[in-house]
Amino acid sequence: MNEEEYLRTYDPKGFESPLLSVDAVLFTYHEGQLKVLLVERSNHPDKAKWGLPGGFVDLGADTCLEDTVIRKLKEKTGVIPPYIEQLSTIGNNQRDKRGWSVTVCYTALIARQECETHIDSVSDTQWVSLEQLPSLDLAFDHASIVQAGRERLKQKALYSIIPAYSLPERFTLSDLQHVHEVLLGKPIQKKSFRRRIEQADLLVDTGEKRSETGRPATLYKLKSLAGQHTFIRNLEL
Amino acid sequence: MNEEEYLRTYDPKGFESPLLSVDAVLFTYHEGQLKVLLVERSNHPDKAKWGLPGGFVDLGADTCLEDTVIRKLKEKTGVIPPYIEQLSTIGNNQRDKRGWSVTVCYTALIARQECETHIDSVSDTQWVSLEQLPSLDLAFDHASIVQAGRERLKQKALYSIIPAYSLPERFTLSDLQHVHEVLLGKPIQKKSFRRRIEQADLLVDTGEKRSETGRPATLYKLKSLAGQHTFIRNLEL
DNA sequence: CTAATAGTGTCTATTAGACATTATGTG
DNA sequence: CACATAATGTCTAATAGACACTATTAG
Repeated sequence: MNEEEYLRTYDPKGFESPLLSVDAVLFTYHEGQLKVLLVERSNHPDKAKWGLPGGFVDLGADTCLEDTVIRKLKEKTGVIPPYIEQLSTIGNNQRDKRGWSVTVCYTALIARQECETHIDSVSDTQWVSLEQLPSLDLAFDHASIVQAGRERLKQKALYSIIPAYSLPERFTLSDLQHVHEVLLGKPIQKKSFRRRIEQADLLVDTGEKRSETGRPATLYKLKSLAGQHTFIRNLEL
Repeated sequence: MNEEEYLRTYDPKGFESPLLSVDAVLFTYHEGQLKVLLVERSNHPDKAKWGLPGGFVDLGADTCLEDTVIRKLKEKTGVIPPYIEQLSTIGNNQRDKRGWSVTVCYTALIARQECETHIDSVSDTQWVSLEQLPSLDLAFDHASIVQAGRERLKQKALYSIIPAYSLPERFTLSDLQHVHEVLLGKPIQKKSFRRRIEQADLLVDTGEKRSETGRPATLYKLKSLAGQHTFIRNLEL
């Protein structure tokens, strides 16, 4: 049999295959805390439990896995997050009551303001701070996936400016430092933090200031390639 | 409908789902070069082309994705590599002629000696150096997966001693430095390299020496947790 | 002895940590 | 003015790069 013939007679349902889904851990930074987007499940299994936004590949609509995760996130937030990265793929025969199941997991970041109106308008979607997460009984193994996403982001905080994508487009250096501190779980020397960002030339001064109490702070924007920069020396853990 | 009823009537073939496979990029270091294990495909599609070792999840035999990749690697090499790490998952509707296809990719390392006899005894499996890889027309998108695996390993060479797993259990510091140099594509200062490994206390002196020409070199083994160590400062790229 | 490779000494450059100091806004 | 927060100056400590040097084998 040649390849042409093989393809003509190929039956995609010829043998059993694991269930395949895509899930996203979407983080934002708001009110001094890191928060994750959760969705109330409307279908079995684990119906009515809270879980990660995600779902199945739509073979017609999606051309690749990233299409799937973007489609799902846009459904829930109304927008496409500025940062999306594949986290890991988890597959085994215990995580889903239906049997062998594989989920391709992504981590994403967004400013809360970007999707505030969309999320406030529905009751089945909410931001949950990582501190109150342990008190929730999440669907499937989603609690451990959130944990893995957080660990990954913590690593990024040590050697990149990626956490900035969890802030609004314009932010202060203090804002950014706070996100990093929450991720690392320890304070950072202000001077060290500013020095490395300044040296790497990752931000643009918008000229604007934000004044709350005390001296007004300069508002910065990320330069376009800032997310790709990695410092050769890490912050201490 | 409650969950019990849902599960009882659940049909896993109810809707179309992508083809799911697992592939491994198994590297070794031999004769001054980094080599990757390739397998000649015995089935359509891309029959008779060379590609990565891999295959489908066996829902009965495998309990998780790592089981699948270990099973496949053991089939081809006779042994379980000492280092296996998930690389990334690639899924789209173009990479496989049969349609929407997802592959969960792993990077693995092994000493060539560990599987020499097993591989030499079969004709459908061979080590190919990364230099001669561009001249081969690999199956599917496997060429780019090898490239991604190599990039990942290059990053690891900057901040870990993971590349040591591509060497025999006992190796010299010069061996190890050479692997890193091949991965980085540039020479490393001998003193810098030795200093950081010594300071991190990652190796055990076996007491043995290996003598070829010149002064005999000390043979070392990895300490058990050596692979988990990350240096806080990277080598320069 | 020479050749070859293993291994060390030591200086410089870079960059993060620590922490004091100055700057700029509000009331 | 006091207060609060932003931003900077400057010293130290840690560690990679550069490169010269010494050590140990074979012949």
